[in-house]
Amino acid sequence: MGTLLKPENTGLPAPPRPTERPDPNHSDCRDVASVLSRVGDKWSVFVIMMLSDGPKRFNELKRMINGISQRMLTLTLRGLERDGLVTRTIFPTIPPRVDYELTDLGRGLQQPVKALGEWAIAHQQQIASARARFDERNDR
Amino acid sequence: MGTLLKPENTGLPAPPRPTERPDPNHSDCRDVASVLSRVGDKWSVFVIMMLSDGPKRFNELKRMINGISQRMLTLTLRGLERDGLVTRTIFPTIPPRVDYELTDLGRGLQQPVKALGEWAIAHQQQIASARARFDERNDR
DNA sequence: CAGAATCCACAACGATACTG
DNA sequence: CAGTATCGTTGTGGATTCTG
Repeated sequence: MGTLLKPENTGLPAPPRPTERPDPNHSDCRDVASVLSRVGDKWSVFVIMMLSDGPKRFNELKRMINGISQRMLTLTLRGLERDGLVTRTIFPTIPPRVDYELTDLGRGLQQPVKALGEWAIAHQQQIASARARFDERNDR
Repeated sequence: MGTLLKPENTGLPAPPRPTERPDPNHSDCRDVASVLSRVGDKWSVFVIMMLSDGPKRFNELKRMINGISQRMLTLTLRGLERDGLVTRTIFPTIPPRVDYELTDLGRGLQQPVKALGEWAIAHQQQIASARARFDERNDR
């Protein structure tokens, strides 16, 4: 990797290409990927958002996030807990009660995620119309 | 392909929420989800990063992104093109040549994505050790 | 209430072979 | 070179049922 491509494109002028260098941060790919995949997980992001304003109980989260199955909520929360993004607090009462709360780390992650969300909202129209155009071109 | 645009998170009925105000941007859940799922797609992010410093050819990208199959690269690029994030330029030469380049929209998306990536790098240690602790607690 | 366990459908992905 | 087509495997997630 990082090698320049061969000039076997014999004499094709083609458009000028900016000078290319090896990818600056390709060494961190794996670490970044692990976080991105957590963000890409739709449910994780929703959970983090729902926990913005304080701790929530299991079923409370389940009700807030419409459409999530109990299984996925469990798995999502476990993943977030494992990564140190949320804490899980058990109150040994009857019936049992479990609170989930963002850690400092989790609150930190919220910032970049929100930035992404705001970008999404700001450009959803452009994306939607781009899709429409693409699909129309391709449907025929 | 049409990945990950399931119509399920349609609206939080705002169930009995104890003490707080309605989530400011809960109405945009679906749009956000659609963008997040693209970001969550590992390959899309890598491609966008690789295109940071100018247009690239198909096989050039394939070589740069270690481990991607040619099929996934095709699908990923189609998705990005559909969303208006990259352009696809065909040079009808022999052998054929196709350049992919970020659009302004794509370059815009790069910023929040990079922020996320930087957060990931900055906190990978914390996450790693959180995972280690969690796993150890749980392995026994 | 908060989950663990099981079953199953289907989407995602990789490998391979073929084409203009 | 830049794809498309097909197949087989794995993974992901929903529905359901059971438990402390």
